[in-house]
Amino acid sequence: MRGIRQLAEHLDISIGTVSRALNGKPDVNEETRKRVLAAAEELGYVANQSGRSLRQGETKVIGLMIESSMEAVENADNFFLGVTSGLQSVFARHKLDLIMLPCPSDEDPREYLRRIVARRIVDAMIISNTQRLDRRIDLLSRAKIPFIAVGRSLSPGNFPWIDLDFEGVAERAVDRLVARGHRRIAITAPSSEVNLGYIFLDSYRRALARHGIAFDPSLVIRVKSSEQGGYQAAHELLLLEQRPTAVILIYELMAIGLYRRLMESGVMPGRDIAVIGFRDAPRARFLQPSLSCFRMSLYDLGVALARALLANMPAYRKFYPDEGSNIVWPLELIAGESDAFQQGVMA
Amino acid sequence: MRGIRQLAEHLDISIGTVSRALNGKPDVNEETRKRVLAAAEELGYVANQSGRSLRQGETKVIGLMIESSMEAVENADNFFLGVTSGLQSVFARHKLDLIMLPCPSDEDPREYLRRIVARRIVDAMIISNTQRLDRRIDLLSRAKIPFIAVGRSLSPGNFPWIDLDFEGVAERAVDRLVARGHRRIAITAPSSEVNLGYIFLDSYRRALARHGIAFDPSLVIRVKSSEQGGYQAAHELLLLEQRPTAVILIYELMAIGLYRRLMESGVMPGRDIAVIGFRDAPRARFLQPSLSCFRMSLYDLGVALARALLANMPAYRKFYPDEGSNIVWPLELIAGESDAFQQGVMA
DNA sequence: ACGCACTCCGTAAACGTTTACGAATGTTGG
DNA sequence: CCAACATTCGTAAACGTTTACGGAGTGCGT
Repeated sequence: MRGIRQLAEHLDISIGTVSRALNGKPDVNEETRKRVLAAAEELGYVANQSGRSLRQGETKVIGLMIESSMEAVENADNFFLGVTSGLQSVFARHKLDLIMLPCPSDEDPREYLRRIVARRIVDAMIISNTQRLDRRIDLLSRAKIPFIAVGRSLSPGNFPWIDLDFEGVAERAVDRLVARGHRRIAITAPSSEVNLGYIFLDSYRRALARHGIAFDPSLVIRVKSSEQGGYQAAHELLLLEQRPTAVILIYELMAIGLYRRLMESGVMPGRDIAVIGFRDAPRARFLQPSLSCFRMSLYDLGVALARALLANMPAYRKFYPDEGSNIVWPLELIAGESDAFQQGVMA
Repeated sequence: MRGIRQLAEHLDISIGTVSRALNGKPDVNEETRKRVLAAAEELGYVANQSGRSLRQGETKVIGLMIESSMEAVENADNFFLGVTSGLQSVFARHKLDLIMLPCPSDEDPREYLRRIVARRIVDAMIISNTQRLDRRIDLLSRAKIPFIAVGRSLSPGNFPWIDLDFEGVAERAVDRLVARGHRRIAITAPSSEVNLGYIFLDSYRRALARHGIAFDPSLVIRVKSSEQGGYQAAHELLLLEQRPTAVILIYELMAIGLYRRLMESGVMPGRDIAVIGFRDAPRARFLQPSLSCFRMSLYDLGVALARALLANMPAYRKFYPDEGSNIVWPLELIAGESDAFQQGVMA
């Protein structure tokens, strides 16, 4: 089946009517609509997207830009694959398709994004891994492409974003550890310019201050957010002349490497040191002793993300009138055994 | 910048010339070409993809269909993210873009694929997770969309595919274990209809036969190819009245769960049972004792995959004249400690 | 019998691009 | 000086679709 023209000829109907029938327009006889739909089904006709996009000025495609760096591969963190289900469940209602756009690691992310949006392959974008100052944001703002960022940024201007509640997590982690008698609480921070690191650290400092604990820069461990990073972090912790009694991880997978390194030195998480992880991940779910961490539903996050994005697209705003543009996503504390170690008892 | 028309007006040149200049066509004065390119750069003009695709009948986009099921998320196996780099390095040379198409878990994969290809969003497809009989293959064949499958299938007709050397792996694993005195060698197989399971098992049976070892169905453990599957597999192994002395895993991540379950029962891999894994994965790289497994480069696989696909696209065949259509990808054995256990010595 | 409203459908323009064709100009050779 | 050719560019058609517009037919009220 070539195009709508052949379908129309086959039915001996004008292409205009065929188009209207297929698109559910009102001014077409129900009888003919049935015929058209039947014929389309039979001949396997589906409208050519290029023609449609050209005419309508929209593609019905939403892009999700992701990293495909070696680091991302090594981490094997399927965060966005998990979010995908939630996204699609919302998009499907509007006949929108989701595509994932892996930015080549040797290409500038902004340049890659520019190519994609300028070619008008997508109607809207979801960007992730937001940097502290992210030049993709002004690009998208200027190009007037609807978008939403997963992760806040200091880039100027108002723009829609959704972000995990790093403040809340850091704060509650500190509170919990302090309540158990800890005063020397280490924290990991990403070595990159990704914005969440700053947010996490700031909240950690504020929480410490609230408890009257002096901030000690040597307790901030800057490592890559990965399993190896966790190993490295434990290594550095063990080298400190005055060891912390607790550590907060910004990335759950770090726990795996951290556990390994600690155990190599005979330090048992939960018994000799308290550990609180950030997220709940399948891979960290079976650690022994079980990891205390903060959990959320990737699916629900995807749903909220999709809704917030659509609320910022003129054509879809009406469906999501009450949706906010800036969402802080809460996480639920899952108590495990890894932070059972109480400092007051031991000291 | 709206379109090529505005750019042409701005330059006071016809749109035909502008188009030719931008596309590197020969019949345009080098002087004007420079002017056009400069103006395009300045005004940020990039050709609208819909218009171009419509005219040229091609989109310059290659689709990679992936699963976004909960199971895929849980596994957190970034196989395709790793392959992506290799793919893009080849595609970039032809100005082709790669998009990943996550099939919603509640949608029939074939129907999803039909929608995508019928809308002509992509010029070619890469499909993965090939089933034993995969109806996507006849769909693509009939639609005459160039494609390649990652994984063989019994679906009728010749079609391009690339696949890991499951035969070789199973064969060499058996040989290696037999050489170390093992006679009761268990093997894991996927519980789903994915084709690689059959290939793997067949080769295992042939290798056993070659060594004069009778095939024992109770040694085939059908579990999900995941960390949990590994745990489950170990559990079932331990329940067998006559325990195997060695086990071959079809999926590297199973090793993690398998180790855990074995150790819970005081069975130490490499000392009390020999374990050989399939692939080398970041997550399995730090197991103690180290896992003997088969390794390959995801990047190189991506390169080969891209080349094989392009060789099957009329417009690009000339660049890859010697490329085969069916590729069995070799893996290299990485000897670790997990299969150090020798049966002859102990018995 | 007439006008009006309503239903249904055909016509044709438009979306932004590429490209076949030919026109205009300059260049060369005889 | 003319033919032949090369270079450069403009013109217009075409890709497949949607949709504004209007026309044809029907039914209804007056």
